[in-house]
Amino acid sequence: MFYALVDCDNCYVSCERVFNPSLEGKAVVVLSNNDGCVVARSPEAKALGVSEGLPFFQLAERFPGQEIHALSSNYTLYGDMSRRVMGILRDAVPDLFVYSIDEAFLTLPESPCAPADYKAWGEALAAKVRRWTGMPVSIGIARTKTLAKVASKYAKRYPGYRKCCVIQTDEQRQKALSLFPVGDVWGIGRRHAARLAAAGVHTALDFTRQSAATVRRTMAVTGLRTWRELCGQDCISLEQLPLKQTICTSRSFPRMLTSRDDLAVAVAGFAARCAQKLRRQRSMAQMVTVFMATNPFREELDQSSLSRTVYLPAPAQSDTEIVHAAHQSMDLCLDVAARNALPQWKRAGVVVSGIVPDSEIQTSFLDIPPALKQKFQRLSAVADGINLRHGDEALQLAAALRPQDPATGKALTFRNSILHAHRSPFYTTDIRDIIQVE
DNA sequence: TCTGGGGTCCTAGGACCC
DNA sequence: TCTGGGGTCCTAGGACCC
Repeated sequence: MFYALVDCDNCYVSCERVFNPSLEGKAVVVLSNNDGCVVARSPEAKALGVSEGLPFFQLAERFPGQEIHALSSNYTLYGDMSRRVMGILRDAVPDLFVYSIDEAFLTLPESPCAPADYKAWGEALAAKVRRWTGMPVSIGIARTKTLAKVASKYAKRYPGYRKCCVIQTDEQRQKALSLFPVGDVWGIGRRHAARLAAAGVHTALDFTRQSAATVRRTMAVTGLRTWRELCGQDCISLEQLPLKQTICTSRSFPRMLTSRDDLAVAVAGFAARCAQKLRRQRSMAQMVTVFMATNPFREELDQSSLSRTVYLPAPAQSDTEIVHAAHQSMDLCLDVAARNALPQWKRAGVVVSGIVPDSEIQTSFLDIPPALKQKFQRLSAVADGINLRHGDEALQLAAALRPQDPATGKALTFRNSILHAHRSPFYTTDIRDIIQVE
């Protein structure tokens, strides 16, 4: 059995370059929400030494005189480009697992292409994705998913591989691992890498030469799984992922919030989004948690971090029920906070948990009356239908709207209050933004 | 002035039960 | 005077991923 890992090169930057080719060859970064920090970098930006997570406001200070193009994130565009790439991959193999917005694992069938042909097959697939979507992808092929990840890094780093690297023989495996820093291995993070370095383990090959008992003792079963995978034993399974066990929606605020009303608008928006995600995976939640925190970087201000959980009388998935519970949780937090002066909140979020499939719900006499419950369900279903056709923001709860934006006089959602000062157009999803060729 | 937003899994320790 | 042992469940915290 062989796996192929297909990974988009610098995904967000590449999406931007497809529609703005003048960015090719230049240092480009993409920023997080509110233009907070760097989340994606072009190779040129990496070469300059721009690190991931660098706060945007430090970019100019750290790199004076350098031309670095900074773009706000445009997740609508990246999500759409991702769907196009995954569609091509889905046509190429019977078994595809989409691991993230920019990565997918393919299980390679024995036919029509034997292992000897994998290299040519991978090169052709990468070329096809590039030609059809404009996205550059790198492909790694090996007997385990962790080794396929290693191979894809080589395919990405060295143009000589022509976008596809195959680790097939044991000799190739040892050679690849001997040149691979252990901290770059999938599943080994900074903490473990530092500890391993102190023990004289620097490359992935060094790591495989530790005894299984040592790895089990110092890195637990997850570390042992990574060790086995690097040794060539296929043991990480990604098959049918069950329902998500927790669903979270949270954001930092463009400015700090101190009033209950402002917080309630934001929390309602987060809760409604959680409810929508619940319905999308056909599930219900039994608990709703709200958390809020002050800005840890403003050390001179009072710091506070609170969270409270409310148990629902019965599993729920409607906007109405989830938002109501979230407001209860929020008020429990504020009861605690209000004993002192209210802090300045910089970030908040809603987590729904205790998730069960919506097909297996038992009725409970503790729940709201069945007729009312059905009404809420129908209302959410109608809203989902409208939002599917007209975009996520077309119809939403009044609770998630600020009465009025003083500047424009218009009602304002939390989401469109997020800053995106340098966002590119919605080239592929908004008719008004389609590129015109003259 | 300005510092992201999701998730997963594992483990240890305490509460509780019989 | 002498004061068990085994199991489950829950939670918090740590580590990881993209």
